[in-house]
Amino acid sequence: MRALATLEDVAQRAGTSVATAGRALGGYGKVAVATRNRIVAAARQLNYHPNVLARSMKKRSTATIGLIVANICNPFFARIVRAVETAVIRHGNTVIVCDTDENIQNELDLASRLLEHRVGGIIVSPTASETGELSRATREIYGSRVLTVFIDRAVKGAKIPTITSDNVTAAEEATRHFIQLGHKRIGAVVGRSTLDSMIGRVEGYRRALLEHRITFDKSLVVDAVDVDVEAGYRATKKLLEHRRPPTGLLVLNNLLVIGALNAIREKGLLIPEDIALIGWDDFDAAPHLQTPLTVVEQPAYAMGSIAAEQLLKMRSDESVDPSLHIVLKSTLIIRESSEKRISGKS
Amino acid sequence: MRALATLEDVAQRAGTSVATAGRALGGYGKVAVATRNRIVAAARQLNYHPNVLARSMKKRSTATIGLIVANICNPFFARIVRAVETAVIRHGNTVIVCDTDENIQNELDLASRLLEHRVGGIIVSPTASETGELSRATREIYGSRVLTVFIDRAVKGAKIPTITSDNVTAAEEATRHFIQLGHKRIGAVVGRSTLDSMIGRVEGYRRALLEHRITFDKSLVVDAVDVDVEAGYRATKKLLEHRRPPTGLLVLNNLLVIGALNAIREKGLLIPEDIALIGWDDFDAAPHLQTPLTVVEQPAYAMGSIAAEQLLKMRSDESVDPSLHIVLKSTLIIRESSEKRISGKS
DNA sequence: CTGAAAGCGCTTACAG
DNA sequence: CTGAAAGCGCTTACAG
Repeated sequence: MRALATLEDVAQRAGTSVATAGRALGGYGKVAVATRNRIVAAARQLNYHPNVLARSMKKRSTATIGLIVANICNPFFARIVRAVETAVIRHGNTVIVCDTDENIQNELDLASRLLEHRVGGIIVSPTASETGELSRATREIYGSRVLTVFIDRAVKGAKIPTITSDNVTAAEEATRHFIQLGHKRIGAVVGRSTLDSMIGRVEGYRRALLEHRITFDKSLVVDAVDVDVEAGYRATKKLLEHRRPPTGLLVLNNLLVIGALNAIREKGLLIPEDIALIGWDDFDAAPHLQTPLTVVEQPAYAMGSIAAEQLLKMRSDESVDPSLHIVLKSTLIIRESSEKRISGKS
Repeated sequence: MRALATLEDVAQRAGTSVATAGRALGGYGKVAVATRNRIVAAARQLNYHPNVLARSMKKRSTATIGLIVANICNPFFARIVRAVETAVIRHGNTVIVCDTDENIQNELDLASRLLEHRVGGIIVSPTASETGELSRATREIYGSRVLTVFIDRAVKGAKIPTITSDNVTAAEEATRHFIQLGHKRIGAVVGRSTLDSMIGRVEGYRRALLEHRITFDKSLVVDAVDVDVEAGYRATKKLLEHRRPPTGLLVLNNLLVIGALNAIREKGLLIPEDIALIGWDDFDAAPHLQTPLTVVEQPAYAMGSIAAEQLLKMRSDESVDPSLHIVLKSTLIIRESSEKRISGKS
């Protein structure tokens, strides 16, 4: 692996100075056509690839941005990653993708590393601390040391532009859908209750109950703690073994709902006859499940695109209001898992 | 956003030279304990984050690697991304993830950009050209200008370490499974037939037919061309409308199989009674489909981990044989979509 | 153990 | 239009 050619190599071969070669190749400054042609030819022969590290050093800014999400294997985040990449790459930016696994220490380490890379900005879905606030350490990074956009999760008190979906409204709508079908005991499986997105969804759920004068029973809301299939299984199982189990179940995350399906199958229950189900985030296979799954679909791709757009805007003219909060609408996609009207008391 | 502190700021505050500050913080060279303490304290006060660009410039090598996959929204690739990140991050490396969308020009642009970032290596799932070889342009990059590991797809003639799964054997096994259940007309939906992985799978399919003296009927093998849900739908529809349609269908990709399910549902056919189905790559919801889906499961995570491991090894001691080809075993997970034994002639 | 100086590969005033 | 020189923030011989 021999070293790549430098501007000096190109200049030498073209018989010009490094400065001129740089001007010709970098597209800045004026260069005579003949000179430029010689330089371009030399660059091609040498297979010249400009060193962006050197450029960034000199310009004291990079065209790299960081993207921190919880778990790239969750299709919701995968779509965000794709949207962000697509949006920024057109502007010559590169993205470093990081995965926190919902661990706050990982997030801090990753954010810190992005700073070392002198990224021009960070788009992050922040991990919740126990109190629901940013950890002190990340607060010292986001917004103050690097341009930041929050995605998927708002943080109270943080003065940082944020893109989320309308968690409260969507959960309210989903719950209301259950109620209209006659459900009175509605359970919820929450993935890590300190996450802002989860707080909003539970809030929406409570509102719908309140609207219809159904008493909120906190034993019907289970925090899965971890946000994965296994945790969804455990939490759902707990609800199914409740003294008076729910007839409808709202599962507030993609991965958790697979666990819920596992638990329901294990108990030999039928969907929606024995237990109706609504999941969060659509996925390709959802219409093809044994009972096609009703879900709240968040506009993941749009969230990513808009977050990227805002960050790019901040990088160029800094004119974004730090308290900007864009809330995108989610959609309740009704399939059969919630369809059955129930009768009698539950 | 004020500029981040530099080593010079730290040195000044600690009353030492830049060189000494660098030694204390960078962990190279010897520094007296008292001096080190002063420097560490100063760094903390200033919230010092070393500039890795500057370090890379000086050392003429980065701790960044590039990862190029076709589509990060495909769970197969998402798992690879996660595995690679997890593996390299422990060694202080950062990864730049790129998405080609199966477009060869995109791949070239991305690889070129990774070179500009002076990545220490690239792990890539190379896009096939029409001839199944590397494009001339990418061949000039992979292996010669930057350490490279191929993942998921081998390229004939390339002297580059490669990690794949055993596509031939797995397809053979899957096809044999169909044959043993009595199927004689077995269709295959291929995603872009020039992809090395697809060629292997079709080869395995042919071998199984040959073994059992079933004539290969090329009209039963349809190239979906694109590798997405819509393409899978179109290709499957074509097969279902065949003059003598298959009774068993092998769908060679994750996304295509969703399209296949759409086509099958549209025709009102039952799985496995009317058409038995085997997909490629497992996914969370597969056991919960209307008819739980039999799949060939590739060890995606292991592929990513091993690719990362090989690349790291190449970076350190360069002792990896360029013709190394590690082939991991896939597993046929039998669920109900293939289960039905068929009788009579088809 | 510590410091002065050179240099990684660019870009950018400053001259001409 | 072109070039010489300085400098981005580190690391690394080289002295001491």
